[in-house]
Amino acid sequence: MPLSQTEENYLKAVYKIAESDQGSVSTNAIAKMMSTSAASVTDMIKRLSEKGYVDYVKYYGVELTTLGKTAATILIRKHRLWETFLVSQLDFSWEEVHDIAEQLEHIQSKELIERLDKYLGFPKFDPHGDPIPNTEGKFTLRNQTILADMAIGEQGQVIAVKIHDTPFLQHLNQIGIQINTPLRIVSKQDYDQSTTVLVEDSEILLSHKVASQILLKKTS
Amino acid sequence: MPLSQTEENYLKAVYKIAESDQGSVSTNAIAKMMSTSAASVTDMIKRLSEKGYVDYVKYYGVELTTLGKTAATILIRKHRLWETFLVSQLDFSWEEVHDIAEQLEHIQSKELIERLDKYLGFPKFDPHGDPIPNTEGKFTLRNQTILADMAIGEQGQVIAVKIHDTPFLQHLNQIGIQINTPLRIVSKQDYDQSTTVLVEDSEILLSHKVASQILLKKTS
DNA sequence: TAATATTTTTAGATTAGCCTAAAAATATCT
DNA sequence: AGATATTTTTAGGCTAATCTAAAAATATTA
Ligand SMILES: [Mn+2]
Ligand SMILES: [Mn+2]
Ligand SMILES: [Mn+2]
Ligand SMILES: [Mn+2]
Repeated sequence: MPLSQTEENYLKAVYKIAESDQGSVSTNAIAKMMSTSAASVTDMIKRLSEKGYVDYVKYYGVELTTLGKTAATILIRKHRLWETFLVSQLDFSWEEVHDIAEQLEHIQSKELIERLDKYLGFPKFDPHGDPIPNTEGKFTLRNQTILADMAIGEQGQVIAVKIHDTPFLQHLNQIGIQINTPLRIVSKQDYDQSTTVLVEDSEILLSHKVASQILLKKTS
Repeated sequence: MPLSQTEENYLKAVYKIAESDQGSVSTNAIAKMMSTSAASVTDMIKRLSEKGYVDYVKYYGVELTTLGKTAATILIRKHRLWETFLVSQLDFSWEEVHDIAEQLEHIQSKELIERLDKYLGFPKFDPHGDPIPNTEGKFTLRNQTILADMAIGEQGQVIAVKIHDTPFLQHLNQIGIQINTPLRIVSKQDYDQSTTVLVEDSEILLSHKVASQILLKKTS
């Protein structure tokens, strides 16, 4: 019996939460991420536990089993390959593709995703700079620094953004930041943790909120 | 409120049944096409009627409203565009794509389908020779004759097949018939209504079952 | 440690979509 | 026409996924 779309979405949420906050994942965190009630989460987690996708200890939390991790990784692979397709083939821009990929990621066909991967030239990263796991579920790792953590004078190139919602990406479009944009840290304001960066001869002020979502490869 | 996948599938079924057997569509016919119970059909048809997608008269039958026809046509457009994508871009063969397109047709994004259409060069027919409705819902019409109805000596070129299940299409692959195959009617056997056709110097015997599913453009 | 606050689970209800079995309506046949 | 067969609807029930409200467990704070 294949997983329902809903079950898949829960697994992905658990995966994503575990990725940032390590350790076991709380019911409430899942509820927040999925915009649903904690009661619904408890319900679904029980079912996923029955089916062997998560380890679940009442009042303690949830962890993905190997089976669950595999399922989540396949879903992420599909999501990121579809996003890549939408941008590289259909000329969507990076702020338009996430919601469509949320639907496409649930299409069930191993053959389809392998052919799509080949068609796209086995891309390693998606339009937001996120690594695309390969058929075996392996992610390409690379050194990356959060812009907000860089020191004055350091240079780098944007390689990824941590969030993918449309307003944030539109904001980056507006101030002229995209994947591969080279920049240098000009100054950092202690008062509000904002950062001024130099991008192509123009200085841009980035709030901490924004600067902490941008990942760079240092080039200095 | 958008239609659910299930509701979309019912509308498509009604559309397809009305296309062949004209007049209003019976509950039983829908049940057979959807492999579900007549009781479930009655249930769903009531709901679609509430929502204005079908006209429904108890014990008499179902007809699509303009709204319902539009929805069904969009679904068919999506199905056929995706099938075209799978064959022309991802090198699937015609017998592999129907089931995947059954899933892809439910992706909700007007922009996506318009871009896909453009990407594919605004194709007029899908891999099975079925016409793809354009953005306005218009189908390209053309003269076509059922192979089984052609007379001895007549020639033609295969332009479409009426059914799309894998075993039938694999059978056609095996005997060397595909879209655009030119052929001539050599003889017709009264006893079992079978037809012998000439395809590239070799004679092929087609049962009535097969010959009545193949559409040709006459070239003689 | 005891009181209070937060998190999590349970209980009970709702909706979509499906089922089987029985009842009602319509169609067919003698 | 009357009997029989078929089709369609109704009735009642099931599961997945959701919700709100209440209860239980855990965490925090005085
Ligand atoms: Mn999803
Ligand atoms: Mn992405
Ligand atoms: Mn479908
Ligand atoms: Mn087709």
